Amino acid sequence: MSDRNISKQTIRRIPIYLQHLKDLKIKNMTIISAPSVAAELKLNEVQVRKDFAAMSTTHGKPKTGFIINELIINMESFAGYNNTNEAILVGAGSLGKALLSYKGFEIYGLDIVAAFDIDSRLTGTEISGKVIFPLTEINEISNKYNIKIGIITVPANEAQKVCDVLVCSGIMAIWNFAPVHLTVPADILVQNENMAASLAMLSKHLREHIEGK
Amino acid sequence: MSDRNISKQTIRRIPIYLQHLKDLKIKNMTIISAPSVAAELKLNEVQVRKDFAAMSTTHGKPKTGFIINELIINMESFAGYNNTNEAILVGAGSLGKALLSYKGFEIYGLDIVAAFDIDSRLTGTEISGKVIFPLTEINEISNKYNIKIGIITVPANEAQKVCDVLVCSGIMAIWNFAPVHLTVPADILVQNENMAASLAMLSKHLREHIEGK
DNA sequence: TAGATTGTTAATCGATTAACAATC
DNA sequence: TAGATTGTTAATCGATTAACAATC
Repeated sequence: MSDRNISKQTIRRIPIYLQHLKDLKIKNMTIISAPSVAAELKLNEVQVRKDFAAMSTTHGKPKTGFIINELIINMESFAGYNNTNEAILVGAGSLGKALLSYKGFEIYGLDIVAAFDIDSRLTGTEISGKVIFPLTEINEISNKYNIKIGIITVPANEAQKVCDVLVCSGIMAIWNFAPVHLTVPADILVQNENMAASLAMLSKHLREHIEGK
Repeated sequence: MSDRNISKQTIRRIPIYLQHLKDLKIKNMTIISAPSVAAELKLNEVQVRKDFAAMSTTHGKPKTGFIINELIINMESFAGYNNTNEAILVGAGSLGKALLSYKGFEIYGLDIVAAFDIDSRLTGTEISGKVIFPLTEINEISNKYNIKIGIITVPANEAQKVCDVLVCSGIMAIWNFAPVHLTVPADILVQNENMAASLAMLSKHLREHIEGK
């Protein structure tokens, strides 16, 4: 099942589907049709149908729809929410601190176990119960706990350097919050969380709106 | 210039270009070619050429390239970093608090001036000097300061309700951190910051990596 | 002139949406 | 049977990449 070809965009829609399907389950519903989900989430009908077909182990039934429980289980498995993923975070500046103290990642199976920073005034201190270590200990700690996810929250000009260290210490996936392109070996995933890009979209819209009047 | 058709993806690349161009400027360079930027940022050569051509007011010169200063000014204007955008934030939970105390948005021209929460234990308190008001005052405050950007950091099942309130009070662009689709009038922009989607991509990659062995 | 770089048209790619037959 | 819904093929769309002539 895991090697079915599911598009990136479908994977990205999983959290939104799950949100909705779990709501339905709480209301004691057991079956749901793709068109009704599409209407509720304001998505295209065919898109939802295709997404469901791609991720459901059994076929949907014409005229009735898909089994909610099964969709939930399959989607959670595709998104990997059922296995806990431990991560380390590099860069305990204001964004790093924010992520360390954010509780919301738990429901997605992410657990940040340690943080690292170059600033010796920060190392040794704790944020939300997570100790900040010096950068030099990345290798030791990530190996000890067999960490596979690295979160980068350092300034843009440090990001590649940190990225290289993470890759060397066996990290397989990087969540990058710095607004730079990171170069990594082919089997490592870089997932960019580009807030600067979102801000650019927001202010472009505002500029056009104001000029348009 | 502002109504040239620039693709969404080009806008999203602006922060990365700016980062690099400003670095070059600090090194006292005045001219740069698209291929050299492409090589440095690991982007496709044609993509950079097209992006530059779309955003530069004057043409690039064959054999030499583009004027760095001009690119910077034009890109900043497209991304709207030169005008300060004031925003309000709704939902002072852990993610909301994190964003309130994050200093990094300033360089992109974003200024969060107030926060709102439904929880009466939070209202009246301050986070990083920003007062938290009750939800009922959104309309009054956003009108008073003519706020155009709303940031939503409430739980998914509250997000649409909050969104409606923001739209009613004259907000033109919404930065949505809740993993739901928001329905808004056609002239309002919703920019989704879907961290759950990123986490889904990360764990899918890890699962495949582990299964692949 | 030779060669690097720009600007632009055409080909390709991934994803979305439309159309429609198959099914319960 | 009639009609809603699934599954799937074809058309469309936006963005990326390849190819190549124009320019300095």
